[in-house]
Amino acid sequence: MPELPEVEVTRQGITPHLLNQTVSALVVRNASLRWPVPQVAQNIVGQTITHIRRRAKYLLIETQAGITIIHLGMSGSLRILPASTPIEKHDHIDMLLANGQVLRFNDPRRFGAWLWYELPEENHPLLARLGPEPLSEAFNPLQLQQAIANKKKAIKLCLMDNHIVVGVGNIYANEALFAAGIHPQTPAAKVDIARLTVLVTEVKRILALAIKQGGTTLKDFTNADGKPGYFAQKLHVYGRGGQTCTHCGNLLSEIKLGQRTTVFCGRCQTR
DNA sequence: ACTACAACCTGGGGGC
DNA sequence: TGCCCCCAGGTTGTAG
Repeated sequence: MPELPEVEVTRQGITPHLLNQTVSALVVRNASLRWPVPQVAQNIVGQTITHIRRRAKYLLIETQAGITIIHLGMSGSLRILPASTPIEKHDHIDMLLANGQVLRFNDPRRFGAWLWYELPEENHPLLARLGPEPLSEAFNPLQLQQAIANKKKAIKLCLMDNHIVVGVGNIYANEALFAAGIHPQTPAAKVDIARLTVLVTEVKRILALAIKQGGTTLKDFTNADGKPGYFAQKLHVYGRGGQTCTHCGNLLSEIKLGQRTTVFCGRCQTR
């Protein structure tokens, strides 16, 4: 489920339930995630949660002793529930709180991650080399232009490259390129600064709107309270290959780019 | 260094 | 119903 908006919606949902709470136990039913859940993840037990932050699509649950790093992968989700709630299929991890609540991690495909780190998180190998946050000032037309100055690969692949900008996955890359009128296959370095300026604006606008709408619910995304998101109603191209362009009525094209389905309007997205 | 793409998993949907 | 194939929100690791 998660691109940046879905992760941010999750963060906002779990934060009030976790902040200043003490962890009473960590129950790992299935440690086979993207990487094995390490034994040291248990170091959070007895700790009090001081901050819940997000970097790219990683959630960081901070304590004095260290940070739990969570990634939802393709199909992960986090819920806040009473600890007595029955376990369902793919409920792999429970972080039990002293107040009787539980943070429950469910992930059918197990592409997600649950890690523990005791140094400043900017040093963590997974986080150290990430590009700027898309909703920050650090992501701007000049930064983007410099980052892709020598890139021959498609602009869409660059938009989805975590070294260039984080948090833009397949849904929002398709949507932002449509909104900016840029053909997804255009070699990145050939997109002029005027177009890049529009692209940056659209990425920020679309991500912010998706967060406000509670994320995009495609199959089963729900926030920490079990409620769906409503951004799917605003999608112009993603999942609409072969249907008509909402702007010009042209039939939308569908191709593969970097193994990912790419939908665009050949008339509106020129370059 | 850049680019391409296989791999990690499960489940749902379509075709036969 | 059942089987087989393809597809899916992400990211790393490897090979060229």
